[in-house]
Amino acid sequence: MPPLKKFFLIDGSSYIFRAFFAIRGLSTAKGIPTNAAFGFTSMLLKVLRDHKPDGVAVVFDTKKPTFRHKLYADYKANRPTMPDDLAAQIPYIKKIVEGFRIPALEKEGYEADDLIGTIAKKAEKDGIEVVIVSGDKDLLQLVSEKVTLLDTMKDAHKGLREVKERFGVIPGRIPDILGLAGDSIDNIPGVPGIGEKTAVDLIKRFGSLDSLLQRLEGLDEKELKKKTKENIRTHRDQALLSRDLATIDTNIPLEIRWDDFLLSAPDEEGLRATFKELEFHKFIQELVPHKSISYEAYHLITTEEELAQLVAGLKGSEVFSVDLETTSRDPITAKVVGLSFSHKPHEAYYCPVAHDYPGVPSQLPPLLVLEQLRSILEDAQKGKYGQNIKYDYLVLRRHGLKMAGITCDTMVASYLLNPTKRSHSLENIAQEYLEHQMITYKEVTEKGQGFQKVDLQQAMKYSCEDADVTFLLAELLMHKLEEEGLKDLFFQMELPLVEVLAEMELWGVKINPDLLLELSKELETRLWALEKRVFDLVGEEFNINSTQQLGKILFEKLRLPVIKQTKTGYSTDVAVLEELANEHELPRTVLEYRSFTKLKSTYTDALPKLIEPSTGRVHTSYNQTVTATGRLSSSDPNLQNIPIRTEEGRRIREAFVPEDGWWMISADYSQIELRILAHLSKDTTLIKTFQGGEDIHTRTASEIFGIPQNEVTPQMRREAKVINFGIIYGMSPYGLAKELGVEPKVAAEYIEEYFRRYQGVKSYIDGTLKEAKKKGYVTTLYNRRRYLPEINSSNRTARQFAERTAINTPIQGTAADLIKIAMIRIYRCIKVEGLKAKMIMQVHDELVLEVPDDEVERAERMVKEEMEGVLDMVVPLKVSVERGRNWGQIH
DNA sequence: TCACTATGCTCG
DNA sequence: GTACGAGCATAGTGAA
Repeated sequence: MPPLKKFFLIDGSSYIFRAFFAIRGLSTAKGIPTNAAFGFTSMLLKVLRDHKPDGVAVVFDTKKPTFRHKLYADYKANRPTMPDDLAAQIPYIKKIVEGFRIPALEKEGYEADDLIGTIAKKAEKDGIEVVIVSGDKDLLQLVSEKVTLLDTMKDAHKGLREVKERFGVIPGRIPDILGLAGDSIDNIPGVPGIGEKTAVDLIKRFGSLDSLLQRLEGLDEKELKKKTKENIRTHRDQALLSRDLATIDTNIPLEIRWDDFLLSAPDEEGLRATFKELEFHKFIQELVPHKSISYEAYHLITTEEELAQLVAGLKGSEVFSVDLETTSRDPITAKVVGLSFSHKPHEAYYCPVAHDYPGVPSQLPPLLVLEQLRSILEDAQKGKYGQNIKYDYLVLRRHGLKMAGITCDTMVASYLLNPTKRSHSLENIAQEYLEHQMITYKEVTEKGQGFQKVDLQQAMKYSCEDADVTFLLAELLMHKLEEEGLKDLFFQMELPLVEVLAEMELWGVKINPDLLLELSKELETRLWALEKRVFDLVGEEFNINSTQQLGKILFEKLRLPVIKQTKTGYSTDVAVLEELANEHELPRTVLEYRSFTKLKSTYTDALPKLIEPSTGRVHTSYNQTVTATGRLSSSDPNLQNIPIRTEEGRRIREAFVPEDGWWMISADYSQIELRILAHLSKDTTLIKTFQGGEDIHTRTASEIFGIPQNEVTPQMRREAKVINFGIIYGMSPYGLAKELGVEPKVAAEYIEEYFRRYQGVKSYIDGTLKEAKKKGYVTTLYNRRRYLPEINSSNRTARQFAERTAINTPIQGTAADLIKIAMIRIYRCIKVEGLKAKMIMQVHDELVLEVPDDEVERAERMVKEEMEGVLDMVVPLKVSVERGRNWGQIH
């Protein structure tokens, strides 16, 4: 009996390289790059989990040159040296291999491939099945009855059959193919003019490279093209050398004891520590299943007695978590299917009210349950925890119940702790902070079926887990917020905002669909004409919306100059087409076509469909946990990017209307970001400009062009405006140059002059960068935090990007803070003063309200006062208010 | 058929 | 290869 049955040989180096280039931008909060280590670990765990090998070895290359370099000096010469960010991860990777108690093999003078080859051959002889884990196709030559090749990234397992299919020859002939075709990755030359296709064909026909060379001179033109024959003749030695380079050495001196490769239990503690350091929370979980959730004390509530007991239990506790199960993710249409609660750790209750499947047990009616719960849910003294609690608030509100006492939203808490996390789902947060893998929604629901079809027992387990985990996380995250100094931001700003946003969404915005549909028709007619014009100009029909097809027409058929490339081909964006417009009529026509299709598809066609029939209004979602800077975002539909800049676009805003006899009022912060810059930087010139009520762009123009303000031309003011924006975006000379259409050198001079004139801004930016590099994060005026893991990266592009965001985030983020405070104050003021006015939209520096005629003056005054009075800064905050009978009349 | 990426365009 | 922050529509691709 051989000691091993399933032996896995892992090509470590190949994986590390591939993972490094395949996964971008993964690093710890402190900025240690972890992408290669992550990819490698993920592969290793996958192998262990999916294949359950009884023996494993990991093989690495060494830094030393190999026998191949002696054969051929240029071997792998075109390969760049290992990037620093990758080299830094090698020790961690070795540590992880060690943690799994897997032997790591390397040998100076040999590549990993040769070790793998030697071990695989030996194993074969001893009757052991070997799986080589690698993505390197060179290793295919080792495949045999007993040896297969596994690529976990592509999930491809290749044996003899697959090699035959691809090459049509036995694995042992693969070096012959590479000898002819060469291999650009390893810089193996081969024979010029022969690629993989020809090489495969030749070896198939002649059996091997040797026999091809032997018979070469006797072959006539039918058997071999003249050119190919000549090439082979002149590069005969190179072909043989290439074959030698491509041949894996299966006979290197190596002492092998199979027992050494037997898999034993991993060093859990060591792995845990390493994973923790690298912030691989996902892997920790996989390593040691956590026991924090027991599923034992979960209860189903189906009788009035049980409900009464639950209500009593909740009444007796200061705070509890709530979670609703519903029929839809959209809170405006969702119906309650069940409710779950938890008021102490590891204990939870699920009360189903509308499950609906054949044979469903009896449940309490929804209205009864909600009535029983009303007093506690509406009691502000009873704290509520929730995950994305705005959703639950909205659903309950539509069922006639106004939840009060929101004490923690775990999604928002997670967002404040790290706004750039990819997801703040409960599943994700539980994984990170509790190291717990939750039951997924997908696991309990049938595909395409709602939660009402889920079996009660399963629903209880799933929903109780949600409530249980939410309770545990809420307490844990609030503690963390306190530790990180984020408590005020959370309790004074973000949590009160939840209700404000919910009410805005619930009230919605009235839209006149007829106006939009009329506009749609008009656009359609104009689009037909434009389309016809385009086809006439080109002389053929094609899909104008396809950048690929358009690129072919512009740059191949019409031979217009290529100005910019994208990853996949020619760029045809606005900047390119505008430049080409001087040379040909087509680009201008395409631009017009594009702007109209945009308006039609995104706005005039889409918006009417999103009107909720029951209210006649659209109900957007304001997302509180999406942006990196603290801004809100809006979706379904996005009301923050309704057109305004063009005449046609503006007409879309005319369809946004108030109730009859009401006004729409819009209040807009003027130059809020530059004012914030003045406040943060304390720059004397900037402060004077705003205190004196001057025009900021004119002043900047006068400063950098060195002339009095009354001599500033509109053109100069425009350029100054671009520069002022550039400052906020952390501009580079290159970026500014592109925006202004001048040489980077000129742009650099502008920037230099700007900083000479605004030295306070210069030193503020320098200071911000210095602090960001030291701490690894930046903050807003209200302490909102954004981590910048790449601020000290050795990758220049990544680092520069982090530097620009380090400049921009405190400014954009502070503006977001200020308007959030204003929203909360306005909301409270409306409530206290008993106004009917409703806040309906927020567009970053603008608030839109819908106000009855008799409140309009009062509301305008109040909104302006609240917005301007949010904070006493070194420069005044200025707000302009306007009213209209539709949104289009404003501005 | 569906999920994903790339490109482009709308807003502040 | 370069301004900062978003969401959405359309093409095109590749896996189920």
